[in-house]
Amino acid sequence: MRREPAADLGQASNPTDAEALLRDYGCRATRSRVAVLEALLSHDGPIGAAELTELAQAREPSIHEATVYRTIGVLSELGLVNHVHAGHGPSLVRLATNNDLVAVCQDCGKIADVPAAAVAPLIDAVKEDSGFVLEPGHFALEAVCATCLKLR
Amino acid sequence: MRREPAADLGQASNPTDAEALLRDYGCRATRSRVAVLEALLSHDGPIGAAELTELAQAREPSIHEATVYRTIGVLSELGLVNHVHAGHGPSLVRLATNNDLVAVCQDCGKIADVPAAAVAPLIDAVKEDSGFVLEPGHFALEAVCATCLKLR
DNA sequence: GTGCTTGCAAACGTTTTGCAGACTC
DNA sequence: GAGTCTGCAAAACGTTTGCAAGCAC
Repeated sequence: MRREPAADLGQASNPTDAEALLRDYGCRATRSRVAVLEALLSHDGPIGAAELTELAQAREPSIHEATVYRTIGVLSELGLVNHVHAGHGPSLVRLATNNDLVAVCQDCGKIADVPAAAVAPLIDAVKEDSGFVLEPGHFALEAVCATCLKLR
Repeated sequence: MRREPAADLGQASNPTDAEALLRDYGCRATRSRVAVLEALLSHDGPIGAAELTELAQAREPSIHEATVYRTIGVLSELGLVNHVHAGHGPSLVRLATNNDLVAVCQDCGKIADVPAAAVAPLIDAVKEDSGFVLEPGHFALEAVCATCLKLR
């Protein structure tokens, strides 16, 4: 069922491309799915399910929260998006275009990108040490941003 | 409010020490708190709130789930324990005796310890790159263990 | 027309909260 | 005795599910 992400996923910001992308992945291009994928393509960086629902509803008002969750599940199975678990809060969704990690500030929720290259040594060390293979796209690094650090 | 963990926390596995530890941290040593801390001290590695409640109830049957959560909060503020957020599932609790990370298998839930030293380069890289200071004790590394990897 | 998808509503599991009574210091 | 802590019950939170109607192919 899983496919490699389309090479041009990052450029598919043209709204009409969302529909084509879904079809290309052998998936029914319903209004709801197109709206969710468009919202995701037009948004920069990871996004929570609630916010994604709002963005999708701006395009397709009748879309329901449960449908957004189901769509995320479908897109995730297709390999188009990743869930990112971010500590206390709700989990985030993002396009599977890059392998960067996400760092989330525990105090203000600000998000920073961590280049995949910075994590490669850790991945190797863990694999050698315990045989576990990390899934870097699926978890967030909990942190404190520079601004909040000063306020502590 | 926060204090450094007592240097001998790791050795305080004698049940009566839990009470002394709480007093030492300027905290009321109630039956419930002693039971939770004893359970935590006698358990090896991270533990979920539900399992911790069971262990605590073995010592103090009337203890309530909500009290366990409140106690975790208190111990956490004192710097005695860390919450560890572990992806989909419930979060884990563990003694703040070491700075090792936890890797959790997404398929079977198995837990592996990742030495703090393996994460140090990542911490430095992130700090340099974005100014975010990672809190390595607070998140789990999502992974797939060697056994489950073969089954995929 | 077939069968996958949707909206709705209700359930889920974990965690948090408000309250009155019980307990520690 | 003062003030914190507890058990209980109920709510909150994000997420998932069952169902019948609706839609894409």
